[in-house]
Amino acid sequence: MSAEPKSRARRGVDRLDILDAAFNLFDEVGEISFSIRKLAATIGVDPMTILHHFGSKDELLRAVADYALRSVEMPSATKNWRADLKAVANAYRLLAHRHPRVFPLHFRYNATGPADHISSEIVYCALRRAGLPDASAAGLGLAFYAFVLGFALAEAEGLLKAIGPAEEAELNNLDPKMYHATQDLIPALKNLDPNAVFNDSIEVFISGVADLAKLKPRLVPIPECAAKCA
Amino acid sequence: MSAEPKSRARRGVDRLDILDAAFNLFDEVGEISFSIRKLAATIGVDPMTILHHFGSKDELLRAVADYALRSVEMPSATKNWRADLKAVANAYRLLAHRHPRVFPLHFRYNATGPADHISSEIVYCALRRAGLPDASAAGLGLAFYAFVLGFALAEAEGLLKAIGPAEEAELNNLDPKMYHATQDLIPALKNLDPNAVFNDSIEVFISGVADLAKLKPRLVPIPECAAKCA
DNA sequence: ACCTGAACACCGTTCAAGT
DNA sequence: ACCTGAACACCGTTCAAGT
Repeated sequence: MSAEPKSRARRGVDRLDILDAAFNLFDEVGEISFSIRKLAATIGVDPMTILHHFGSKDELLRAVADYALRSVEMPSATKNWRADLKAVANAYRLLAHRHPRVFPLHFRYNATGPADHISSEIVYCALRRAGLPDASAAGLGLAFYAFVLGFALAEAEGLLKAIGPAEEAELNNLDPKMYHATQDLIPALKNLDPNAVFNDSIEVFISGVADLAKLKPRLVPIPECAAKCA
Repeated sequence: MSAEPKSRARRGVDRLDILDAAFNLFDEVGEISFSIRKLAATIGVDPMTILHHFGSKDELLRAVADYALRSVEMPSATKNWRADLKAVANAYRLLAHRHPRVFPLHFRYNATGPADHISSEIVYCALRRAGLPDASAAGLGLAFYAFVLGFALAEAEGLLKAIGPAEEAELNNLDPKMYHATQDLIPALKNLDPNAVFNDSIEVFISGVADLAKLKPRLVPIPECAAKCA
């Protein structure tokens, strides 16, 4: 009767141990260097032990993506729909900043996974409160999602930051006849502040939503939202 | 003196042949199944011939991403900045629709590659004509880009379409206390029209840009744009 | 000088053998 | 019943040998 707990103690790897180790390894070395065999080596088990808990590498990565999302706390809904949209966007942005290598996994595997429902609810709620009819709220909710993930992914991939000397030279080498505006904006691109860009972008989206709500107002009142929605 | 052209004829694989074949194979089988060795087999050369023309698999895929972008024709700038933004967004969306497997490569490798400069120019031009100061135009140009790529990527990954019975059941199984808005929107999500969502989203962005331009108008006139910019 | 293919150091997964 | 590790069918890339 003592054999069972003993064997458990000897090798205490369960699903969560593997998941946590997988997340940390992936976060550190990125997709190209990550492998089941390396993961197995770092936690000191046979590679097959991992595949026994997760059916395949694909499933493991899917779980890693979901695990990462759990590590940022989603905001709660408030009475201010504009603030709510911004808060949700910011949560994903934070995730991308903190774990730039893991973040792309989220987009690929899990963008509508369980942990996303909670943020979707806030977004849908906010868009209804903004005055959009349900059909528009549903569509724009998904579009907002695509925008937020796209923005965060761009930042994670290093696409959305002030340009360096190399890029500046590249832009300067373009034909001035064709790329007039691009070259005019080089000074602005050199001083780009990602936070300011984020604020402007989210402002643009929110303001545009308010306009759309005026253009196509919802005709039926909002059924009372979930408790959190106040 | 006749040996040289003969040997060229015997095995006429140059960089472009490989690139074209790589694009087609990738487009067909997707990232997981694509390999240099399979590509070599389909065009009947040694795998190392491919690596001789492209330094590594990474460089090959980078070239594939750029090659794909060339296959959609970018619109020219017009006098209507709203139409221009929409046209650029639509071009990327078309690419994602036509080549959903290749499209993610573009986001990863090449989002600021040579073939993108031409669309960036149109976007920057449009945002200036909308009345934004240069600092905002530069930032929002990149943000618009992130939005467009994010939207197209979401569609390519199948995230932005009407939900099916499985997803409906999943949403219905959520706790009604917490997911009131989500469950209310199920009918709308079942009838989601991606084209309508695209139109609404781009309208929201454009309208928001116009608002921002009113809020922070540019104080200096626009230097004459490139010829195309009319 | 250019191209080739054997060899190397990996990889995810199958499957039969162990406890 | 659960876990293991040898074996299989791959992979990208190095490098010495061919033309």
